[in-house]
Amino acid sequence: MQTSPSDRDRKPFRIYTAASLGTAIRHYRKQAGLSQAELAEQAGLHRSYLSALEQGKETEQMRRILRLLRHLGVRMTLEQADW
Amino acid sequence: MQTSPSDRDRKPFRIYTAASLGTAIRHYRKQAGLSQAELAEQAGLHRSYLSALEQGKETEQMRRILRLLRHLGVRMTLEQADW
DNA sequence: CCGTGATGTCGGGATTTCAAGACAGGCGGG
DNA sequence: CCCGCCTGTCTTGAAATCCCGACATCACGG
Repeated sequence: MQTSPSDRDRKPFRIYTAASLGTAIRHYRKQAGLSQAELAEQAGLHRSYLSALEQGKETEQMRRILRLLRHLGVRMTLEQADW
Repeated sequence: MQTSPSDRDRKPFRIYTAASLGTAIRHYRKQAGLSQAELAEQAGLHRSYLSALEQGKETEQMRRILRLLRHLGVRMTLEQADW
């Protein structure tokens, strides 16, 4: 079976750094056709924070958790929930 | 092909709350045969923090990011990296 | 050329978070 | 009955974080 066109949008993102998380978030936001302002308001956070997130801003906590998972040999992935 | 015994340890965890993250982390830590103290030291964080994490402690940032993903219809999963 | 929307970026300050270190309880073995 | 180990929990203080509200830039259309 070949990859169907709609499958392209379902490719999972592997998250191992803050940068990859930002890339994924931006991807999904655009796919949803939302601006940063819209999504930020819907999710109840400030637009400047979302902007920084998408650019891969690394916060301490994120670093800590990713480090933890790395030490445990665990992989984190994001993918579109299909329903 | 049937599920082999070793596959049981590879069942992915679906993360949608801080609680499920804690459960997953604890699972993987035990699987690695580490105590909280050992893992905390390896990963460079305090044991009391790891303890709280495993119990599902919700920090603001975690809440924010999980909320964001929920609004985007994105699912987060953790699974053992096989290599 | 002007207006509009989207995004990057900055500073200030209130809030949150985490490390540190201590204490207590549980559990199992010797 | 003691130990040693593991884990949960608390307090404190220092540090990181994020909201807020600007301002700047860029692209686009009218």
